[in-house]
Amino acid sequence: MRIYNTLSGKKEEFVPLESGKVGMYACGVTVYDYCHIGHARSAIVFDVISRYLRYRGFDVKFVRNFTDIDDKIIRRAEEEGIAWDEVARKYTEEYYRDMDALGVARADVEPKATEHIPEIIAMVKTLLAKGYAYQVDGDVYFEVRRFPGYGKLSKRSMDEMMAGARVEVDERKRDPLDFALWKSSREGEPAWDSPWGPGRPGWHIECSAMSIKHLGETFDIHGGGADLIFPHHENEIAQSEASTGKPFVRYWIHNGFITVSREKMSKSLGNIFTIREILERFDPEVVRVFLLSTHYRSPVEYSEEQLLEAEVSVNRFYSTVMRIDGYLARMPDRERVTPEEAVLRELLGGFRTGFEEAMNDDFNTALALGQMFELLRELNRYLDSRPSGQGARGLVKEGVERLREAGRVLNIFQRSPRQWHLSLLKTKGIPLTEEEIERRIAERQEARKARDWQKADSIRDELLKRGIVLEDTREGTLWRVRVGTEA
RNA sequence: GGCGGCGUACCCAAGUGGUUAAGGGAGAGGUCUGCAAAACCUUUAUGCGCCGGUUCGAAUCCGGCCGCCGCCUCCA
Repeated sequence: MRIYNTLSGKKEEFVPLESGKVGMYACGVTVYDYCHIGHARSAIVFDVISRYLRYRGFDVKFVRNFTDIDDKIIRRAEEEGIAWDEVARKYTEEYYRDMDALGVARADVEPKATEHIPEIIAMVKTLLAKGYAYQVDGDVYFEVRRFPGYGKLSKRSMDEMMAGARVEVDERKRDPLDFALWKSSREGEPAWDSPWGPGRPGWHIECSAMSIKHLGETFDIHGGGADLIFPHHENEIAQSEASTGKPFVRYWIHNGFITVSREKMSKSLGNIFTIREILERFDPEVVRVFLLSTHYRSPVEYSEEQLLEAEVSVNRFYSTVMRIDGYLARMPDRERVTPEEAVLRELLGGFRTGFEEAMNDDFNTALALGQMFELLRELNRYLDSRPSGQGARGLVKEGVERLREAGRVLNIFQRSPRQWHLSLLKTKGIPLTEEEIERRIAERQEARKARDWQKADSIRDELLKRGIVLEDTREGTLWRVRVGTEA
């Protein structure tokens, strides 16, 4: 398995610290607002990585934190007129609502900064004792120049950073790039007792303290959005390695951004799409497929058109499963072998390997999805050739099972066609129940029996107008929700 | 200004030295169908931003140019 390591700037063979085990840490969110699609991407990327590592048999310990104390939270609390910890509690809940909907699994450990104050204080003490930090009034700063490797992740020298930086001059800092390990709190702000007076942790220190506590001083994978490379992860490396004297992380993984009109989606540009508003119009599985259709390190342009295309893709899977279910239910037992069988067998034989090769190559989900659609097409081709018997049944079932197995890693394709369509009815706000649709289909069947094509077609048109597409098959009339841009 | 990345068909997108450049969407034609829909088939890049170079051979490596983006400031 090869992973692109931001630290080395290339793909490297993945060798965990301890054979068969993987410790991984992903930077979570600061809980002060609703999550947007960019947070969703990061969460889904590391969700899939952890799922794939487990699929490959690794014993994975996955840690993803919540930053629940921070200046932004304090500011938000003032705006909303509620306590800071209430803000954190509220947006943690909202985070779970969005991420659960998107099928992002809980991490094994989900530590919060406020629950690790002793560990943070201990680390700051160590850094002071080792001479990597200094105290000014009630603040403690990390002295960047004391750490020789500073800049190795973001690949910049300190002089380069100084040249272009518009760093606010804080007279109390020995160097403008020094960053806060501990910040003194003003009257009324949340504060914890410390050897330096009442205060709160700086942003970067929590991730160092929590990852080391839960994964050890050196661990395998650390990740997050590409915008965390500098300064967040650079600072984490400095603090951690200065404090422990050991290498901090073996593989740094960073996901690319979501863009809108080719620009990075960000609060300051005001071009944010929240997960919530997207899920009002698209099924979560559609969002996952949309995001996983592009390699995790590449930028993804947010586009409703592309989401609609992803919707068509997902529908293609469920339509095929629906077709297979109907086909198998009425398939004769008489063995009928067709020439297409050989092609399907060959594709099926190499599918798992192909999927793993794609995922082994720096988690190439886009390629993996391509292979899944290739198999899907071959399954349809096979059915078109109208095979029958136990052999055919086994082959078709194996095909679906392979797709579902690969789908489990990406956490897509796990529902029944019925669940998919019922969910679409809800998402698209179609005020029809399954029973009502079935009743109309039965009425239409009567008309069709009587060869009253006009009436049959009018029922079909009426349903179509309401977003329901009917498909007459040998196995009866099936319904599905209209997807994509079809109108 | 410094550093990093990207540019593959109408759209999205995989591919980083060697069989016919994956896959999805859209369009066109066809098979099937009462008609549709779905599915399948054919079709849409002798070419991968442009110009050179290395090589028996390059989308893939090297150099230059053009265009776009990100980081250097909170940010997934």
